[in-house]
Amino acid sequence: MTTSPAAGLLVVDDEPNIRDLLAQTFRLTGFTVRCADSGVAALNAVRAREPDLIVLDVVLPDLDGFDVARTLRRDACQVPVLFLTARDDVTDRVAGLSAGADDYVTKPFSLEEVVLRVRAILRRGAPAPARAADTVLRYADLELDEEAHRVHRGGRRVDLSPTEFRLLGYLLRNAGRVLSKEQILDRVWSYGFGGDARIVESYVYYLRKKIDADRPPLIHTVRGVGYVLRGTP
Amino acid sequence: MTTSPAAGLLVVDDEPNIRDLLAQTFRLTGFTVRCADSGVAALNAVRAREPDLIVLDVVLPDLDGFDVARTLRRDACQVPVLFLTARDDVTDRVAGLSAGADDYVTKPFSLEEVVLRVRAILRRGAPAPARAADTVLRYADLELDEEAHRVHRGGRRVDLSPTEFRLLGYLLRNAGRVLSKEQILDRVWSYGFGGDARIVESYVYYLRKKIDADRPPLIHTVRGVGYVLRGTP
DNA sequence: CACCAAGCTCAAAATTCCCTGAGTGGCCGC
DNA sequence: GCGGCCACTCAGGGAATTTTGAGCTTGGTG
Repeated sequence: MTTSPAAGLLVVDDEPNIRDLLAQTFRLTGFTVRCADSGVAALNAVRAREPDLIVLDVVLPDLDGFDVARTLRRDACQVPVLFLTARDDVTDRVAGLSAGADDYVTKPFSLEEVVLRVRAILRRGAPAPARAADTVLRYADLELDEEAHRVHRGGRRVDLSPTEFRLLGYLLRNAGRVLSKEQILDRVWSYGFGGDARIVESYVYYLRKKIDADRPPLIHTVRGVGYVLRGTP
Repeated sequence: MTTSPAAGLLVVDDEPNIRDLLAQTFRLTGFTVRCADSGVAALNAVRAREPDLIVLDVVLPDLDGFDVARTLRRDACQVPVLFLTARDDVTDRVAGLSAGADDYVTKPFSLEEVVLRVRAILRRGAPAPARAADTVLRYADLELDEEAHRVHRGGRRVDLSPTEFRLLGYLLRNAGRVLSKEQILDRVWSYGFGGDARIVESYVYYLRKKIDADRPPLIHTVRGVGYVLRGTP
């Protein structure tokens, strides 16, 4: 039972769609969220009240994301930053910055991915004992370690591709709850992914082969509704 | 026992039929409802008094549903939104989520379905302990878990198809009250369903076989009137 | 009682949905 | 560049579900 008083995030992006999507997602995940739509607004927001983490788009109308980060650091502000950046753009510059407490995610991202990164960063700051428990999701004899990015079923290692890993993580975090293919698509795949929901079927199939092959199955189909992870059919 | 003071909904749709249908349904379900027939009217209504949830049609005469949602979010209004959208448009989904939709239902929908979604969204905002109780409907030794989408009779698992599930849910939420076949049809099947009410007989038959087979029956026929779920004939 | 309406049962057609596997193209490492 | 893994697409077979229809039973009523 983590009793931390809900970490405060600041989401900075000038595209309202992305900003709202992130804010909404983080709120539902249990964070307290404030937003800003420009570099200056972000700096003001941080001065008004320092968040525990900033989700910061690199491309902003006034200052760019790096400027914002630099300014904060110059003011001896240590808030960790998660950058949002275009894939091809300036990966090396980000890589330089992200050596410290920071990290980055390339657009377009999936919500699972961003939430995972945010929680990873926040964990780093937390005391060691708080970690071990928090970083491993368990259900029956299934274990998924978010930090180590590893999965075991019945003690046996299972190798998953990134998408498979995100999918399993999402199922696991909602164990016992039936999730529709659309819900899964919206959460595990990148926003803006055009394909239809049948791809979820394919991935469920892959996961089953890797995880449910030789043991009592954990991933169940609820026909006409969606998929669940749970012990009994 | 939930003692919340009746959540307030705002229903936004320009088709009077649909709007009234929803408003009526939600009122009978125990919500407080206001309506709006355009995007501008919706925004005004929200400003006048913020509802706990908005049921928002995507297609509106002035602003579209996404615009409305975006505008609200820009004003730091976090009211959850349930979108009503046409089946086919795939891009709707992404746009809707980006605009901060919490969920969506495709037209034509059944009222059971919409009510279920609304309650699911409102639950999310509630503290965890309030959930477990709220998500399970009970009557005698019959249990229906909306979230896990499971049903037990006398501790024994029962598998139901989606329609059977909605039907039982409706009966259960109106336990002790006789429901006519027409009522059931209007509520459990999609509005606009052309077939006749005899299909309800078929489904009651299926349900009885699965639920009332080897125990004192709970589903009773009131000849010339309809069906009830209750302990005594 | 005899009739009719209402309800029940069940089979089978129609439809929808899911699983599977094969195929394509892209990316990364060698 | 080449080969292999990964992400994604697509479509067919098959299963579950929904719907229809037809015959049969039951209960109420005159």
